Amino acid sequence: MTDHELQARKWIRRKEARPMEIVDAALDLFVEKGFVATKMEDIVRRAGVTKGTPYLYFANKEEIFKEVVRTSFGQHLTEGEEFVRTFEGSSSDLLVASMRKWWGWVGDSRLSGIPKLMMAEAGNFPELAKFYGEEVILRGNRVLETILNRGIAAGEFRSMDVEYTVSVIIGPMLKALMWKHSFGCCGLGQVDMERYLTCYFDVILNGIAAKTPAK
Amino acid sequence: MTDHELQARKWIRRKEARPMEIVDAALDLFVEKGFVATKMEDIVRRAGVTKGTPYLYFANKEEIFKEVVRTSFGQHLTEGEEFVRTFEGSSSDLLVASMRKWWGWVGDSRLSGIPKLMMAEAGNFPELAKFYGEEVILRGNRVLETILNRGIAAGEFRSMDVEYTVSVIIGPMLKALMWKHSFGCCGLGQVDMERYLTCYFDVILNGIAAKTPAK
Amino acid sequence: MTDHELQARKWIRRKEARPMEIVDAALDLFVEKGFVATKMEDIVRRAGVTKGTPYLYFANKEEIFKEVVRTSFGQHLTEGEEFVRTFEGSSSDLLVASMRKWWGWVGDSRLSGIPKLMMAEAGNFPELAKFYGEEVILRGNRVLETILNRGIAAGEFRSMDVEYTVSVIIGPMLKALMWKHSFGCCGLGQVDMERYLTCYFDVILNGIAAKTPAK
Amino acid sequence: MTDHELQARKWIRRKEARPMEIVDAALDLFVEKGFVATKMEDIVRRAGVTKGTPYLYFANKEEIFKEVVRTSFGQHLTEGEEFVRTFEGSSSDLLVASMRKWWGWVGDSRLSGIPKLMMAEAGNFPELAKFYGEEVILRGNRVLETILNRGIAAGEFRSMDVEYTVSVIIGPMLKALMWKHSFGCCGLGQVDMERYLTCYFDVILNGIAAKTPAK
DNA sequence: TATGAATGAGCTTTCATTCAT
DNA sequence: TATGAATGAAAGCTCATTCAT
Repeated sequence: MTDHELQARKWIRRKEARPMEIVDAALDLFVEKGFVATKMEDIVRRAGVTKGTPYLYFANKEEIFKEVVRTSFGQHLTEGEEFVRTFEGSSSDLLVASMRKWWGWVGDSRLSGIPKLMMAEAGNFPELAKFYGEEVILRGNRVLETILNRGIAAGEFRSMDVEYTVSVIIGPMLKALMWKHSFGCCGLGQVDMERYLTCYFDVILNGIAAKTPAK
Repeated sequence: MTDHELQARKWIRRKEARPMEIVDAALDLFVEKGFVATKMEDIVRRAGVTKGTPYLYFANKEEIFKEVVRTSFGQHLTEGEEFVRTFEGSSSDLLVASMRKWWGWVGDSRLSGIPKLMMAEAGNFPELAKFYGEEVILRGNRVLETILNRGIAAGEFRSMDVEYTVSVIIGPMLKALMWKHSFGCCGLGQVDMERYLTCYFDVILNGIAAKTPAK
Repeated sequence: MTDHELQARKWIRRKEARPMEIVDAALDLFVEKGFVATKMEDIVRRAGVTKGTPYLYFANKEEIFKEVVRTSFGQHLTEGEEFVRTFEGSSSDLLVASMRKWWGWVGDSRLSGIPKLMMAEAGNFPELAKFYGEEVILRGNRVLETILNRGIAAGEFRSMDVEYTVSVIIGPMLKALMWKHSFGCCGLGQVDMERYLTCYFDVILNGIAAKTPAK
Repeated sequence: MTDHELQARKWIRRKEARPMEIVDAALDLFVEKGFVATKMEDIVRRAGVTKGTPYLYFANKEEIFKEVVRTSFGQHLTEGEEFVRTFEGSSSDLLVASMRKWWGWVGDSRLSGIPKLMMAEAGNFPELAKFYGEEVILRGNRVLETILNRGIAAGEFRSMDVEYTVSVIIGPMLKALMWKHSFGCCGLGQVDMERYLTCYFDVILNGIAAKTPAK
C-alpha cells in the first residue's frame, strides 16, 4: 500500500467512521430513554457532530434506530455457535461457560441495552421486532437448544421440553439485563452479578440435571 | 337511556367514572407505545372524551402516568401476603399456587403491562421507579422469600442464598410478562403459557429441592 | 307597597343584583391584570358564583368588559357638572374643590382603575375607547374648561389656551391614578396623596394664575 | 442579492439581526395589545420569521417581553444625565430643553410605548415592574430633581417639595405618552404636540417660578 | 335560575428535518 | 462533507363557552 493510498484510506476511514459514531451515540440514549424521548439534539451532541450531519448518512431518526439494532448482533452469535460446536467437556460446563461468555459479551458491554430497547419499542417497530426476534432471539435460542440436547443425549440432563425450557432458562439472564438498564440505573439495588450467576447456575443446573442414581 | 343514545350524545356527565376511564385508556397505550410516544390525543380518543377532559382530573400527562402506576398494585400484594401466611400444605405447592395466582392476577390482566412499562420508563422517571421498586418489587420479593424460607425450614428446599435466588426465580415469570407485551404482540411466537409454566415449575422446583437422601 | 310587593321586589332585587356582582368582581381583576389575562374562572370565584352563571346575564366575556366600563360613570359626572354650576367662591377654590372631589370619588374608590383599564385596552376595544373618550373624558374635560373659563372671566386666571391647558392640568391627576394601579400595587413607592395634591395645586394654581399686579 | 430575491426566499440566515427583529416586532404588538393578547403568531409574522425561530434566541414569550423592556432605555438616560450636568444657561431653559429632548427621544419613537406597556403589565410582572421602577423611573426622576434644585439654588425657581413636584411635573408628559398609545391610536382627537408643549411649559414654568419681586 | 363537567378552538412550545453557506 | 439557523407540523395544555342536570 503506497503512502498515497494510506492517506486516502485514512481520510476515507474517517469519513466511514462517522455513521458508526452516530449509531454508537444513539445506542446509549435509546436504551436509557427510549426512541421518542431521545432527541436528535442529544445524539449529535454525544456523537460530537452537528444537527445536519446524521442526515448525510441516515434518512431519518428511525433509520438510525434500525441501524442501532441491526449492527449490534450477528458477529457474537456466530462466535457463540462456533464455541458450542467445538466445546469439549461436560454439557453443564458448556452451559455455564456459554452463559458466562454471553454475559461477558452482552451483559457487560453497551450492547446489553439492545434487548431492553427492543422490548420497549417492539410495539412501535413491529417489523424491526420481527427481524430481531428471528435473527437474534430465535438464533440465540437455537444455540441453547443445542446445548440442552447435547446434555440430554449424554445422559447429563434429564429429558425435557427443550424448546420451552430454553425459554425459561433464559428468563433470569434477561431479567438481569433488563434490571441493569432500568432500575439498576436509578441506584435501586445494584446486583452483585457474580453472586447472581452462582445462584442462577445452582438453580438451573439442579433444575435440569438428570436424577443422579443414588450412588 | 340506551347505549345507542349514550354513544350518539356529545355531552355526557360521568364525574365519578372519568378518571378511571382515562387511566384505563392511558394504561394500554403507555404499555404499548411508551410514555412519550403516547399522545394525549390517543388517550382521549380511547377514553371517549375530548382534549380538555383529562385536565379536569389530572394536572398533566405525567400525573396520569404516575396514577397508572400507583393504582395498579397494592391490593393484590396484600392478598398475596395473606395467602402465603395462611397456606397449609407443602412449600412446593405453595410456590406453585402462588405463582399461578400471581399470573392469574397480573399476567392475564391488563396490569401485566406495568412491569414492562416501568422497565422501559425507569430512566425517564427515576422517582417513580424508586417508588415502584420499593412498593411493588421489594414487597413482592419478600413474599417469595417467605415461601423459600418456609421450605428450607421444613427441609423441603435445600439451603440457599435466599435473597438472590428469589431474584433468579422471578426471572422467567417476568420474562413471560415482558414477552407478552413486546414480541408477543407482534405475532412473534405466541407462548403457550400452560406449557411454559409446566417447564418453569419443573426447572425451579428441581432447582431448589433438597437433595433427596440416597435411597 | 304591600308586603307581597316587597317580597317580590326582594326576590327580584336579588336576581337583579347578580349581574352587578359579576361586573364588580370583573372590574378589580380587569384593572389588575388586563382583559385577556383575567380568566372567567377568576371572575366567578370572586363573584361567588359558578362558571355558567355569567352567561345567564352576559353574552360573553367581552360584554362583561363593556358593562364594566359603561356602568362606571355618568352619575359622578352629572354631580360634578352640578357642583361646578352652583359653586360660589373663587375659581381657584373651585378648581381645588373639584379636583379633591374627583379624587374622592374616583381616586379612592374602585372606579379609579377604569382609566388605567381603558388606556391599557384601548387598542383592543377601539369602539369602547371611543365611547369612553366621548362620554367620559370629553365630558370631564368640559367641566374643567368651565372652571378655567370662569376663572379667566373673573380675572383670576390668566388668559390661556383653555382646551389644551385642561389636558395638561389633568395629567398629574391621571398619573397618580395610573400609578396607584400599576407600580403602586407592587409596593413601589407609595404616594402620600395629600402631599402630592399640595404640590399639584401649588404648581397648577401658580401656573394659571393671572399675573398679580405688583401690589 | 436584491430585495426582491430576499423577499421571495424562504431560507434566510440572519443570526445577528434576528433577536433584534423579534424584539422590535414584539415591542409594537405588546404596546398595542398587551402581553397576553399578543400572540406568538403575531410576533413571528411581523418579524418575518416562522414559529420556531424566536425560541432559538429566547426561552419563551416572557423572556421576549423582558428583553423588550430591558433594552429600551438606559442609554438615553445616561445621555440625559450628561446633558443636564453640562448645560449652560438658565434652569428654565434647561427644563424646557430637557423635556423637548426627552420627547424627541422617547415620545416620538417606538420606545414611547414602553411606559404604557409597563403600567398595563406591572400587575402581571411585579419583578420587572420593580426593575423598571428603579432603573428607569427613579433615574429619570433624579435627573428632573437635579434641574429643579439647580433652579432653586439660582433663585430662579421658588423653594418647593422637590421630590413630589418632580412627580407632578412629569404627569402631563406621561399623559401625552399614554394618550398617544391608547386613545390616540383610535383616532380620538390627535394631539398637536407643539401646542401641548407650549401650554405645558406655560403652566409648569409659571408654576414653579420664584415670585417675581414686587416691582 | 344556577351548576360545573365537558367541550374544542386556539394557544405556546418542541423538535425532526431542511438547506444556504 | 459539515454546519447550524431556520422551518413548520405536531404536541401538550388552556380556557371561554356550552348544556344536561
